[in-house]
Amino acid sequence: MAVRIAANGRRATMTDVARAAGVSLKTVSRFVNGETNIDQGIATRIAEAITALNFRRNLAAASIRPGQHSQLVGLIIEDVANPFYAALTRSVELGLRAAGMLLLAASSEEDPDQFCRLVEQLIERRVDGLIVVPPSDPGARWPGLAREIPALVVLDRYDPQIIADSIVADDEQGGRDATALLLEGGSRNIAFVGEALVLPTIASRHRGYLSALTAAGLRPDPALTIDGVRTTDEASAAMVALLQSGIEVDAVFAANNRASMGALRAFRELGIRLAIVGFDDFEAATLVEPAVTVVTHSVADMGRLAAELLLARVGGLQSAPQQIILPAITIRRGSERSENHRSA
Amino acid sequence: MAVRIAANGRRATMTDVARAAGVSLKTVSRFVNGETNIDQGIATRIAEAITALNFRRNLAAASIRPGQHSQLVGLIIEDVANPFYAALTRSVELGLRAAGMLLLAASSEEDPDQFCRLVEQLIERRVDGLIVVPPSDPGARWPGLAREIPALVVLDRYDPQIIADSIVADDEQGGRDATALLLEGGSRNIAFVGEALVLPTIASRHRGYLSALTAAGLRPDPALTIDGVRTTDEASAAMVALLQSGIEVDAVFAANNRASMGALRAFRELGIRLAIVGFDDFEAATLVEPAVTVVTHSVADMGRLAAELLLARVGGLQSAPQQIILPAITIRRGSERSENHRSA
DNA sequence: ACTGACTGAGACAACGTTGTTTTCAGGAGA
DNA sequence: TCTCCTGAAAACAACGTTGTCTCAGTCAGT
Repeated sequence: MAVRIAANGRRATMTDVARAAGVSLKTVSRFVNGETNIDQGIATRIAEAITALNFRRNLAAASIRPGQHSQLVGLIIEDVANPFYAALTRSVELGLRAAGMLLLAASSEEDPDQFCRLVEQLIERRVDGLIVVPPSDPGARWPGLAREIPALVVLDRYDPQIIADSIVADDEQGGRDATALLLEGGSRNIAFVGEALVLPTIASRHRGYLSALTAAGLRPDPALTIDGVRTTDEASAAMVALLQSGIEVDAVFAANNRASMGALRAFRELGIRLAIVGFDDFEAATLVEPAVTVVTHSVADMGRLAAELLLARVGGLQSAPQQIILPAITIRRGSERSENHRSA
Repeated sequence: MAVRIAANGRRATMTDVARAAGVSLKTVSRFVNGETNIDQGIATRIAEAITALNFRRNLAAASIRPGQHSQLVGLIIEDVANPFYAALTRSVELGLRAAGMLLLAASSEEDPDQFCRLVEQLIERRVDGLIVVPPSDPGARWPGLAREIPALVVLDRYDPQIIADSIVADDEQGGRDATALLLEGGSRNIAFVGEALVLPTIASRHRGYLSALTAAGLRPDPALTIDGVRTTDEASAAMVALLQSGIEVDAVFAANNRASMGALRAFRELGIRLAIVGFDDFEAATLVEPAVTVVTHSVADMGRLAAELLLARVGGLQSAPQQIILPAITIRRGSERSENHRSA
């Protein structure tokens, strides 16, 4: 590396600026922090010295004093590469931006150890707060760790053991809506595909699915529930297996975006197309014919609300923990009707 | 909020631990930092005090000493919500994880001001290094700022003015490959759809497109180049407009994932399906019939290499800036052949 | 002209940690 | 017995910043 200011040579500090401007250290601090009681002439000299020395405040040093905020917020999700979490990260970032907060983003990969390690690392970094989507099993240390976090917002999971604000989607209602749409569309043998049922969100969606079936006077067939598929590939393989098993299936409720894409890929591989409704919207939903009807909630709202709540807590809001439930939204695009499709 | 350790009550410091264990502050520091010359009995007492007081090292305080690393790395991309950047973020995170580094992620939205503000904020936070995808116009302040960054890796753009390691994809070759595939597939009137041509990556892909056409003895028609479309919606609208304009088009080279999805959506809206090859792979590529052939580079490699390079620089590597060019990879899936499709 | 309030600026200590220097106890060698 | 050495632990200073306190001027009101 050639000329690189910061690499070897020390950065200028406030002391350097003070010396250059011929004033005291504290006066520079006052200037930098925008305090008003500063003589015009001195202010100018300080400003010039700052430019000349290319001074930049050291925020890490400024924030070690207790009571000082670090202006850092941690976000722990399952995996940034998942479009759902990517969108969430984005909206959280937007919500925090105005407050000048920076986002420390990390992926837990649904691993309790990894998750707790990250939480500890973020606590050591003295983040002002944390927004997390805990793994389905967050590990025994989590409740203790949670109480150490100055401000905590839990997304997508509600755990009465944890003292925190939480924002969840109305998953059960969404599952019910999705299944009802397929029933109205003329399907009777509706399969459920999704991740592990130990995940609270997936479990709720599954409950909604079952309750819609029962409400329609049907008896749910356990063979039609495929759970534990985590990736698009797994979902597609599992769907292919089900469709080739001889069990009668005329529609699919896919419990998340990966499952939806997996199901669509399975249809394509087998050259068929069943009625389908997915949970969570995904960009590809409008790329296939017929376009995929989805039940979803606003990820943008979830991220924005999480950021707002967190900022309020950091700002000192002391009220009891809030639990926000985001409504399920249906976006009809056609794929819920069975008459459009060939059956398996 | 109910019982919340960190909210009001001070956290325990090393001094508290020292007092509780009946040793000096420095001895606790030695213990925490894993130094060896510590009496077994004293070590036990310190360990107990740490557990009892729930002490956690304050990394911000530890890192203010010059020469100390902050263990923080900044990542500035265009937009985390874009699947391409989400995957990049993920692989960078993975590459940094082993080194215990945390990732400060931020989106520039292709805005020079926003970009430079973020860079400054990250410098003030004393990150050990920065991995950035600069906006097409990074602003006049960027070259100066770049020299202040202890370790810098620039992705997706090469700018000789900036002293930094860089990793770019072989965009021109990729554009040439994509276009050649469509020509081999029997198409002659190939449209180009993509973001603004001022973006260096898009410009290179466009150059590749033009050179493949000329190499095949065709004269590129400027009316077939649609640039400046940033979102899937814009791409789809622009494609619809082109296809309805009466200009003859029998294939599309989509210069990024958004453009690909936009083109597919346009096909669906108009009920047609032309030959298509996209740049950048995307999950939905295998959901449509025929599946979409893409030219791409390994995003995982790019992120991993960026993290490795950065860590090496942080570790003190002094060699001349490296420029890494990732090869273009073709994934044939069928959509490049025109015989599969109805023409417009 | 004298008092009191006010204003701008500097001195000092503190934040929580780590590098450096000093102290002290115990043991080996003369 | 005295010195020298070794190693563990303490004391001290430093990192870059901000809060508190103090001090010297200035200016208005009597």
